[in-house]
Amino acid sequence: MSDSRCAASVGRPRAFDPEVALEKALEVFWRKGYDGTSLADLTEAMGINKPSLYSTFGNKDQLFLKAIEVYENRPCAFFGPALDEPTAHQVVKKMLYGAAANFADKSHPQGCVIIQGALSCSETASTVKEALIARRQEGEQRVRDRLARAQAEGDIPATTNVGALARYIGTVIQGMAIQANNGATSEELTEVADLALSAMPPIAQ
Amino acid sequence: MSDSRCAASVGRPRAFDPEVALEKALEVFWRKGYDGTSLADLTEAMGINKPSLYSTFGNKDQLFLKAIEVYENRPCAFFGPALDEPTAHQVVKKMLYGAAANFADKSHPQGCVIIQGALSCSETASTVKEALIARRQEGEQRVRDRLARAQAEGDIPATTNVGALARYIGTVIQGMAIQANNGATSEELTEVADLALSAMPPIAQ
DNA sequence: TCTATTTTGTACCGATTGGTATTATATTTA
DNA sequence: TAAATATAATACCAATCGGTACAAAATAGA
Repeated sequence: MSDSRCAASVGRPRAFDPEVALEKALEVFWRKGYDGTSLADLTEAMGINKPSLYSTFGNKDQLFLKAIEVYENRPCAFFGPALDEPTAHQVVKKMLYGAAANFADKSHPQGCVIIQGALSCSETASTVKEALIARRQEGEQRVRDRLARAQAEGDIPATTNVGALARYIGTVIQGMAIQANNGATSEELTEVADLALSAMPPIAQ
Repeated sequence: MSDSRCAASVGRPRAFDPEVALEKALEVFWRKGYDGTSLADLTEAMGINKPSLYSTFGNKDQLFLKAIEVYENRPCAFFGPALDEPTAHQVVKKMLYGAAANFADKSHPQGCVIIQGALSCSETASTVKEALIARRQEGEQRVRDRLARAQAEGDIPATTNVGALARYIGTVIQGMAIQANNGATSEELTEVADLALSAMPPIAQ
């Protein structure tokens, strides 16, 4: 019943911080992908040995899923906060600029682990692959819902196909992740974001 | 000196067609990525055994590189032919529509092996990863060169930043590959292409 | 101090990884 | 028919894969 990530009061105390170890695991999965990451890679980066990893996080699959949960809740995450902007244009602008700044940030691996963590992969990775597809589609759904709200608020024209627009925005963000992997800078990605923004419908009167 | 893929006149004749085997290998790499593909996957799909694979194609790396060469020269490849269109608008339109039709085509794996074959990967795959990055950048360069020509021909305004525009088009195409992996249909991708096209600069007078 | 409890480190598990040595087989040339 | 040549199939290699059994070590409570 108790959370496996919560240290017990009795018994030998845990010698590592699960939160820190999880961030280290995320860094490896982000850079190498699920298939490209071995348990040896993980234990070395996390500074723990395999039995500690398994008793604390389950197995490789579960560790990956917990790591991407950390990814989505990072303080520098840009996706969720962008949806809170007051207008559709501001939402999309903040989202694309956020992707441009974040994906090319050299303080962590380039791109986005949700997009590139298990794209083309082995059958072993199919569980996490499906999980990542679901997350991407959920993200797109949230954009679509936000655009529909903007449409109801008269923020974008009633004639706009919000499903197609949300998919387009998702496409650009996903492409920007590849670009970041190609070595594109934040400045270059911001230029891409500006061009992408020019496809937005005019502000409804 | 002789091409390893060319059967010799003397000795036991080869029992398989290297071209067909290469297409089978491509199919596997395309679907599973470099890291996710094992030699067992390859030999099973290609219908040959490991010594035949190694004597004919070198090793896993070289087989992958030969497979993506096949990919780029397929009859249904859309990238190169699109560049031959007479105007910049037609070039970009044919390219984006081609990606929409091709990436979601169910007669082969979804997306693009150049984009997703070795994105986040192990150190073992770093050679092919770098090769794929180079191919993507080369593709973008070809688009940039074509747009610069169009600009010289008065096809798009002199004020247009062709570097940024080429990068934007590359970004959309790369994003469409992810979308196809998400399960997007050709129709949905065509809607994305139409929105992307609206970012094109007006035709210069 | 003794016991119960939990985590640690090491050593190990069978299966699979990419790659190869070796032998049998099928062909052309002499 | 005999030799030369090249491919096929099998069996094998060390290394690594994800995962675990087990015993030593470190704590809390009695």
